[in-house]
Amino acid sequence: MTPPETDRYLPAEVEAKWQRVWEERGTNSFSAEALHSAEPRFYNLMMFPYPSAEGLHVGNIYAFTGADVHGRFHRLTGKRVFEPMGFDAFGIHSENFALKVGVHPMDLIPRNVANFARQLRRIGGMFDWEHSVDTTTPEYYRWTQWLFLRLYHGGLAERVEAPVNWCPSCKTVLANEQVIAGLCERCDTAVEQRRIAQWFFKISNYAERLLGNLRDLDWSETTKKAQENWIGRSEGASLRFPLRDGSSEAIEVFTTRPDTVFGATYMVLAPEHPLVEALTTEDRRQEVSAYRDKVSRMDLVARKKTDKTKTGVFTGAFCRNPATEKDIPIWVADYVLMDYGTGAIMAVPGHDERDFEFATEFDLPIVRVVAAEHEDPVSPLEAAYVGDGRLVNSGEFDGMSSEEGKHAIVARLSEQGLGELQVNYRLHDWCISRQRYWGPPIPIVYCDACGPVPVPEEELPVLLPRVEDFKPDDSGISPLARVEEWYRTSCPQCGGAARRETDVSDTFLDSSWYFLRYPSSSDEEHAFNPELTSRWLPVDAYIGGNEHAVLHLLYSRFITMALKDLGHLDFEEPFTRFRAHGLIIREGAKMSKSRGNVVIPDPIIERHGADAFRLYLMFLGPFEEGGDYRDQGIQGPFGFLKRLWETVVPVAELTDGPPEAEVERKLHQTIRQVTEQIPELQLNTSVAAMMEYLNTVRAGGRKAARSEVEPLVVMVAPFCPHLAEELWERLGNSGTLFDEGRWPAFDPEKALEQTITLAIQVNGKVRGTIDLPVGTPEQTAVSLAREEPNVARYLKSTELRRVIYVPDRLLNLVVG
RNA sequence: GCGAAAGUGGCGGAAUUGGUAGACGCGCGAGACUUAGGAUCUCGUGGCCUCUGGCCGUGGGGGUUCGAGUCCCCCCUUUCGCACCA
Repeated sequence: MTPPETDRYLPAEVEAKWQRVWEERGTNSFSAEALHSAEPRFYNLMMFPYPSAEGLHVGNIYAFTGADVHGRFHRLTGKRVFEPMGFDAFGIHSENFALKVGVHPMDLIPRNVANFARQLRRIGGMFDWEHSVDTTTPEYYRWTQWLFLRLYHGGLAERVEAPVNWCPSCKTVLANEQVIAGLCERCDTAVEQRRIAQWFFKISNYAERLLGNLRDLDWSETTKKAQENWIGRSEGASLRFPLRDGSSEAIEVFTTRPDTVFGATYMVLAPEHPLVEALTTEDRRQEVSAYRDKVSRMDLVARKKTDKTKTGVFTGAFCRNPATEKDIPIWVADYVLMDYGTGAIMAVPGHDERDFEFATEFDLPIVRVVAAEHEDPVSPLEAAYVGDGRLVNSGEFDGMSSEEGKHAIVARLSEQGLGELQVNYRLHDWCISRQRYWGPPIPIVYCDACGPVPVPEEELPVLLPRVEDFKPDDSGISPLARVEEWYRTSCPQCGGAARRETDVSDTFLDSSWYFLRYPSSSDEEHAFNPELTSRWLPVDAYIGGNEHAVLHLLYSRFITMALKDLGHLDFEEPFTRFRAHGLIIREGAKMSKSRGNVVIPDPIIERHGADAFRLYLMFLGPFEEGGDYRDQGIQGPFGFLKRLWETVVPVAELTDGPPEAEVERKLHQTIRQVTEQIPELQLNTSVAAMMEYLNTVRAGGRKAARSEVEPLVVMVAPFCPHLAEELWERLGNSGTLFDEGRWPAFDPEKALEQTITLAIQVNGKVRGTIDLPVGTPEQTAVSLAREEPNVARYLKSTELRRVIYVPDRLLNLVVG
């Protein structure tokens, strides 16, 4: 029987209706008072998007839906869930796109933001639009600038002239982490080196804390590992090799293998090392200069290639190995990097592969100082031996293990003032200067008399002027440097003529604190209101992409720590729990515009509804791993919703009274599974469980009881909020489904099976099954199993040797 | 090269963590209904065989165990990070 026209499931109507109702009732937003008093609170955060011109893509929707399901679940269990959304709209993406289409970003961005907001409403996220942020508004970046000043006054921001990564295509400076294998993260252009004075945040001061705190964070392991690797702690020693020229100077090196110092037969400096100039002897000068020139012209890609033959030149100078007290030659080679350690190494060719390769190439002495088992001091070295062993050819330290040797040797050198234990980190300071237009101006003024002077906080924001010609050029100078009427100003200290900083700050700075702003989005006195901040932060659950595992997440942690130390926060880790979602591919292939295989959400929502789309996205694979979007796949979840609708909507036909026993058992099993799995983001299996349950309810065309379907409507609600609200209302309820903590409770007693199917194995192979009451004792099970004809066949004329009984699961009869 | 994760039907993916492999869904097949459908409903669906039953089967090879997708060893493949880090 086809239902009357008005009772068909028409997702478009249902969804439009509930989106309107939510808006009218303010279902998803907190009032100012509510925000101050909400209890128990749950801050459900997801990484805010960059509002591109193309609009939301499935990747965004996937991430937001997973996070929204999670947030809605917590709300249904009675928590007050704050789920804000905003826009990360500054930065080079927007700027380049604006240049490409010839629309000013100040016009373009609001359009994109409006379009994103429309699409975000359409997918039914529980976003609190009363507490949104847009990083490009002066109301927001005023506080980004404030943040810069706080760090500046706290001694955590400094201006340094440093070699920087310059992308000739984007015409901008890149942070080290934005250089991927020597290529620009955005455009894959080879990156060059330039020297510019830049503002740096001293994140390296926090390396140890950033690393140490990781242990106690409830984060995806992969993300923690990525941060750990990025911070790159290594233990070793700092050793000094005195110069032979009689001066008191020494070359400092960092090594993780001080135990091999007796094998250091030469020294290598990075070509950029400041001592190279002074050390190089006259007769070597020409060659050394030529080599340094060649290296400096090399782009970072070529420089970092590891498979090329080692190159280098001898400087003519020598220094003394503090262990052997022998003079060793000083070379310059590009395999030593200026930005790691001290830019100089002691080369131990016997026990380091790179040094071995170099020594072989240039015929430098190779000495064995570590012997593995079955080796002796004179065993030839065919290749570098990098493992541990006993020290040899190491004077009084001979015979020690590598580990003992490390400590003993450093202890000895330390007595002579020539070394000490040291920890080194790979993490560099964070360069926040960008020679671009589309970002918050760095609030500094340069005065001839006073030098760099911070803009007083009461003068913030330093407004980004509307400039029609914002195209970067080869000069490497910010477009703002061409706007004289803007950069000319007076010194806040002496009142004399001064010039504004014309660089803007890195987008990662905007996003390093946005989660602090959401609850206080309308506070004009504070970046983040102290009371609201202590109520809502740290964030309870954060969901986002692993592509931000090191950049955004590490910077946010650093900023939070710094703000704590500066007395602005009382916690130092911003995100209690973080989970990275997986990536969506389509029909087995990566989605990309160039392939033309991107999923366009709008037509799907029109045809099947946002609810079905959400449900399908959550169903197609484990949320933390992602999955394969197959166009036909939505049919399953869509059909499920339709059947759910058709089961519930003829409300008058629902029977009263308790659920039928069989159905009730399945119901409680389902509630248990879904209740346990949603917080763990095992969303695909939760959906499968609900499908199974509906199949049980409808099995053989049976009539459903109201008490059987009502809990299912609630369980479906996190995934399909519109449909759930509609069914909830049609079941005779008023108000929103989401306000009263309506999540169904499960009764473990009722979830228990009464009979089970026991698998009967003979010698480990299943030969039959028998149905038994739960908890059947072994003896009974064995005798019933013996009666099973097919089992009996295998027991004939053999001896029963052993019985393995796993109650309610399996019986294995071992014969032979 | 280093590190991490993962390899299960035609496909996406399940599997109480050592206990009946393939839940749920897509697709496919058969049937029902319909004047028609890419609509709906029911049943079936890992492969093979001598088909009331049996054999094989979770990338490959070995091992532990009464029992292995799950644990151990070796190998192969894929994906994602990192990459001369001293």
